[in-house]
Amino acid sequence: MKPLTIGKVAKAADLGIETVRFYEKEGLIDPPKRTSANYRIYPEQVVARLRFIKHAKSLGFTLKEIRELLSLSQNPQAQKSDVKAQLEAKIIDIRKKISHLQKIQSILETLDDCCDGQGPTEECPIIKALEGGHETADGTFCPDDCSSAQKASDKTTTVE
Amino acid sequence: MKPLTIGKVAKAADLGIETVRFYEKEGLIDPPKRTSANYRIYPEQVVARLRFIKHAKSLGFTLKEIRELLSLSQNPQAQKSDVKAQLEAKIIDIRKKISHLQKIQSILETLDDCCDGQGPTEECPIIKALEGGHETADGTFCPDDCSSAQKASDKTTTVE
DNA sequence: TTTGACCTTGTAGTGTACTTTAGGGTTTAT
DNA sequence: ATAAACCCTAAAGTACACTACAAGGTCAAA
Repeated sequence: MKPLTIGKVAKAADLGIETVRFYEKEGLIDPPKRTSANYRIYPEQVVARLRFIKHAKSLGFTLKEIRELLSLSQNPQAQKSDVKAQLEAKIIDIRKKISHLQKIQSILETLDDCCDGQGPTEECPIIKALEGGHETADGTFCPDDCSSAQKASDKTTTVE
Repeated sequence: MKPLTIGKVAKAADLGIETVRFYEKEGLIDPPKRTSANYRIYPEQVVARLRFIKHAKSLGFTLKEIRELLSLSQNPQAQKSDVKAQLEAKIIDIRKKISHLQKIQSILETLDDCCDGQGPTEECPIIKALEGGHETADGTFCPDDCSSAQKASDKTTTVE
């Protein structure tokens, strides 16, 4: 039988060797037993666990959250509803991120529309708009008014 | 006349003093002249510049990108179209982020739907799905099949 | 047997955008 | 005069998730 060394589990889970050791240090996988030469020898299940970590990560879970999910999955007292709750919290999280980005997108599009792209940057309405404007409750910038930004570009810099 | 010290510009731009010094070190604002006691004394325009930085940052520009925007705005050779191009690149960037998050969102919702939230985590279909599954071209996880994940939960772990 | 692929440890570096700390000097108000 | 409020520097710390490096030990094949 071929012992499952770190190189093999790393390859099987499509991760770097260093990453596997890092996950051990971070408590995401158990420290495996060692050969007489101190090589790590893993049980086969570790591959599923590493895949779990990798997949959860690609879905936006942090290592901290993954650690929590893993401890739920190993705790016989834990309920499926606990896992489901974590998942739903993450869904809300992602929704918030999406709507924040959508807001940013629309502001960027507004700014884009207010510049004709002709001439030197000296009177660029985009730059002018970013110097003025205000913040909304969530800290995101909001231009005061696009057309006024256009007009502002007709005067030279006015800071008072 | 009251000299515009770092505390005053920081307050005016709603930033921390340390942040203003940090921006100077990063080349986002020019090193100002100093008093005999080595205090920084700023010209009034620096407030607009700091506001620009703050606003651009809140719209998702990195400090590196902001540095580029600022150098465009100061370069008399630069064209508005250069600024516009940067802005449009950022719009594309944000769109990509949104669609990535939307993809993640839909996967998370699928996973959420495949678990009834009843009983202990031992046979949790969410966990099972994350151990299996595969990656798509962009590295994002994709469950193999939700209903099969349900079924998979009826057997015990099988890795071969 | 010797080369190369593999494994070990610990520490430091990466990138982003700050924030904090330590240890001072200056200015202003009382 | 003295205390509070402000300013200075340089360096280290923060969070996140690795990644790289140095300096060595071990194992399998030619």
